[in-house]
Amino acid sequence: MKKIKSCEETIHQYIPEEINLDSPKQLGEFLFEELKLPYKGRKTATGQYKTDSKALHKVYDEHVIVPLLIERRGAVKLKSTYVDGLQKEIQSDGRIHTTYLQNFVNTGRLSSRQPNLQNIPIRTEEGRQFRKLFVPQEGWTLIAADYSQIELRVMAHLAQVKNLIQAFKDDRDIHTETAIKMFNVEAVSSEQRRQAKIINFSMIYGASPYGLADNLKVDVETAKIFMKVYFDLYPEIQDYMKAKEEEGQKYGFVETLFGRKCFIPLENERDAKFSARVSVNAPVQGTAADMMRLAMIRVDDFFRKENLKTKMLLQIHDEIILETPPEEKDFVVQSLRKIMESVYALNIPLKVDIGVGKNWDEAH
DNA sequence: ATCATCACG
DNA sequence: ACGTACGTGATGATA
Repeated sequence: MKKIKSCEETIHQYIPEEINLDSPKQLGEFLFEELKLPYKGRKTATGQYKTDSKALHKVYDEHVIVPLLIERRGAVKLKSTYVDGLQKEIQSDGRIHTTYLQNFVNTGRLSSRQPNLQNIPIRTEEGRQFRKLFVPQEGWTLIAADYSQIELRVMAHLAQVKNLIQAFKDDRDIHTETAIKMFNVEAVSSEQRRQAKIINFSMIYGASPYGLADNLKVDVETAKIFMKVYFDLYPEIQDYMKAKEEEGQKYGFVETLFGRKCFIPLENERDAKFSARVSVNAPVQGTAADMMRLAMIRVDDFFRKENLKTKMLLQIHDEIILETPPEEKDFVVQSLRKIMESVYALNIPLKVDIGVGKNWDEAH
């Protein structure tokens, strides 16, 4: 990674070599005390200046090195975690084998470690290149099958949200649909869709007007208005949130659609509001996790019954990655969609997007 | 061992 | 008065 070196050359014209750029403490003190960049916002829990990406973007134009520090951070992350980190994990069979913990996450999701293969980069073009390194065995094809908007569908089902259910039945773009109705327009701008998307996700997490304001980068009053309009559009979500908050508080757990209990942290950690958010989110995340587990079992049963060589390789919460030999490809793709979409009948259709390719990036 | 940061759904 | 989204794991620095 030449990028790291070239960033550092310029950075060190302004920051002495003795400062460790990997030390947030040293970097923060130099930026905000020596260079006297204006510091806005809160410090960390231990009283240090924050130097994370968000904090650096606040002073982006204050000094030529700031953009370079951000760029260097990104490159260092990719190198340490994904270039060097994953290289160490290659086994003698030429593959990387993760460990899935099946009974660790409260909501019922799997967790992946040593190494974590559920956080391979995708959001930046540069990071995404790593996905090209994940390939099937010689001559085979990689398949990626992911549930489209599964958590929002589950929420619409659990809360029986009339307008959401209809939109999913009509196979509409759900964020655009939300924006059309919230902003009362016929054509939605990309900014309006982006905002609607953030609001939809925020609801799954049980966000407060404050959290929403922070995310949308609007003031709290505006966020409150957004929430009111949202709840007018999807009133059942508000009722659902209230019901789950009370349930979690009363029993100490909430349940997924299949009756699996998710325990709510009541005493200790953080505050009552945190418990309330978990009570709202856990049935949604947990039901989606249950459905994915069930789907994986059905897929495995199917492969055995049909004597197929196709193998499941990875699960990333709402997605599975498989490798398939050429003679099985079409049959598997067609069958996968059927199995996954019919795994459990909600009041809403399930939608599965499937891609194929010679590597993980292409299959997406 | 904990913190700060950042990668993912 | 305060702080503010859910669920994770890996890394390097620091204590």
